[in-house]
Amino acid sequence: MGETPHVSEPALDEQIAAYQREFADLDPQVEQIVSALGRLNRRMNVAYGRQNATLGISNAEWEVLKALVLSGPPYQLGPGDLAKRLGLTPAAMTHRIDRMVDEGLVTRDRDESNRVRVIIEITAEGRGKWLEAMRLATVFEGDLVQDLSPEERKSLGEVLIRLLRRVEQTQPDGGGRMEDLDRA
Amino acid sequence: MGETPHVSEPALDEQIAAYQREFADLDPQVEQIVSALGRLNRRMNVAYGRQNATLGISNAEWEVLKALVLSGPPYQLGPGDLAKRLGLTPAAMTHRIDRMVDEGLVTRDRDESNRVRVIIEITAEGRGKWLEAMRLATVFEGDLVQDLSPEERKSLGEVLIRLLRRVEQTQPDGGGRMEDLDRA
DNA sequence: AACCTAAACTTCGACTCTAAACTTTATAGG
DNA sequence: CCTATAAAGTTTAGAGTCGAAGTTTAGGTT
Repeated sequence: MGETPHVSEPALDEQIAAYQREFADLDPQVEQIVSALGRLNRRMNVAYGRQNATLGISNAEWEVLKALVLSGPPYQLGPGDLAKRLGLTPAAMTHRIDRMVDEGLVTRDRDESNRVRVIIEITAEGRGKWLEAMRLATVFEGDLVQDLSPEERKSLGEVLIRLLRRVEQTQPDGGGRMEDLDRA
Repeated sequence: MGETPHVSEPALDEQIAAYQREFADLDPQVEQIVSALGRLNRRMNVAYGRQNATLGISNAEWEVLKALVLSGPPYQLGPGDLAKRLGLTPAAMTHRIDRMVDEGLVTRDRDESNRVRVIIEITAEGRGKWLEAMRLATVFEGDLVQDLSPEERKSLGEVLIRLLRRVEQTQPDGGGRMEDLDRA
């Protein structure tokens, strides 16, 4: 994983002013929303990454643990299913699981009732790491929304879900992993 | 760049229900905000990637063009500056520029007044691609917020900026490129 | 003037991901 | 039965990134 390079992006206001200078047909209101979304997301991912690093796991590993825990008992999934949920190719999943098995976060076993299938199961250690990561994440997230009133939180959540639904209609599934992109 | 793998994630409601089952200390309101933010961002990046692909450029290249255009006349930046703005290491920037020079999107020249420096400048073709990409992006973004009233757009933008400021306070700069992570 | 240090970029080696080819196992037809 | 096809994972080759070492140039010190 390693330390991330230093970022130094212009202030959001300046950025939007530059957009208007170079591209006249721009709705600054919309641009503000889109740019803030992108930046916010990246900053949050960096913050999660720092926290997870203190637990000795990467965001990538956190994602796998999350999928396994949220799948519910018996906390098992196949590599293919995991790949679909995370938006990875099966090949990438194979390698990621290799590492996580080596680190003791998950186990890999053949399904004896159908020997083509493989079963990935979270270990006690993996579960513990996920729980700890969630504790850190919720503290961070609580701090993040600290300045928002209950009404603001409610309406923000609702608006975001409307936007999400709109994207899912317009861009019918099939997307996947994508390099992080700062629309700002 | 290539085709992205197929994604098939559980519905957001189910996901949040699963979180509450596995992690009692969770504020569903906050979780909804955070999860929707992550998913929305990923979907949008995938959509940009599809559009940019029709122009023959990747999101990575779009980012470089964007930085150059927004830097204003004379639309030149050094590799190091570009790397900082994009959150890449100088090494990665070198390689990315290599490709973009080959594709005719930018030029690379030594600064004769200080021969350690290198000047990257956008070409007419690069500028044209960026403009076209922006046209596609603004159509998509306009469609995205179509259901939001003017008041909703305004308050959404303001709330997002407050969140962004909060993150920037809490997580003082230094973040960078991070693999795309779906907090949902 | 010779040296030292810092800055800017590139090169190198390791790692992770994608796409495509391959292997193994299960199932359906002839 | 025996083969054909499909499904699930793995392996392989290539692309892109990071961290660290290396190279070139500028500028200050003695």
